[in-house]
Amino acid sequence: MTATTEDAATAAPDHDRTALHAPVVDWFDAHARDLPWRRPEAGAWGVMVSEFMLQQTPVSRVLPVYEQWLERWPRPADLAAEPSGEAVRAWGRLGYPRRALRLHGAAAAITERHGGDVPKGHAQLLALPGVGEYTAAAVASFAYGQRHAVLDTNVRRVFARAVNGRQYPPNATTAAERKLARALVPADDATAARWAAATMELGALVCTARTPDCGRCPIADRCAWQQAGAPEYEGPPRRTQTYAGTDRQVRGRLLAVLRESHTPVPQAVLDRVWHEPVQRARALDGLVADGLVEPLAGGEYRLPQSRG
DNA sequence: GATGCGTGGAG
DNA sequence: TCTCCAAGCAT
Repeated sequence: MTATTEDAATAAPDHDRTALHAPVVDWFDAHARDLPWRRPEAGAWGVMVSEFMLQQTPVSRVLPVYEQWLERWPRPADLAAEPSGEAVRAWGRLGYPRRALRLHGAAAAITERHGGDVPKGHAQLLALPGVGEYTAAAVASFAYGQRHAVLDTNVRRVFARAVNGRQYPPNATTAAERKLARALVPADDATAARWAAATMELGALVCTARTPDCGRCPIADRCAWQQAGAPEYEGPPRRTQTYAGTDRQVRGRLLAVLRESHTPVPQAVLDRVWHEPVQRARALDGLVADGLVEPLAGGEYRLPQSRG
């Protein structure tokens, strides 16, 4: 890395590195949403479930599914005892149903390897299916109050603006962003965990992607992007994902039929969801390959029955 | 590092 | 209508 962002982060005097902490954390104390996974009774499992569901999915859509999920499966072992297809069914229309399969797999691993308790170690968390860098740090921080750099899309955007003076962060997370995030983590565990939640919340509620509400931002007076006159993003266009006509749409339709049915579904029924046979077959094969669908003898299909 | 992976709300 | 985007992960 040649450049300036890293050096700026590491070379900054201590009062600069910590200057954002108090206003952001104080703002969080006053304006944080009362979300169920932030309550003490949620526990580490509640935090983990919420993190899986929130991967690429808005809070408003997660809320009802989260409540039902925790009521039905209050501990990892409860989920692990059920067929994986039940997790896929309960996932409903949250999207990216492979997350349901991975959460079921994580519950099984927690039950087998960790005595039924969500592990505390970042490395142990990272080893669970569906847990990447962000989710491991988030669970360790939110559930266990540990000191980690928690870098999600909200935090990346906040830092891009407040520190780097850009409207948006790069398309892919860079080493410079990770280094900056690490340099900005407060020294003590409790404040670090608070900072992680606060920077995410700021990005979600105020420093939003489309129309940031800078008038309500606790650090607007020291925001590099504001000070630079809020210049427009310049960089490679952020790829806009098409959906209509893709395999994703076909997979979604196929799985919707299977979720609704509690008996095996004949091929002929699945054939009605999409007119083009080659794409239809490819989508179904993909679902089977992903473990989201189980083929039966006689051309019938159902949600998977495996218990991990 | 680039892709594929769902779904629906907001502007 | 159409585009953007919403607490990423695995390959």
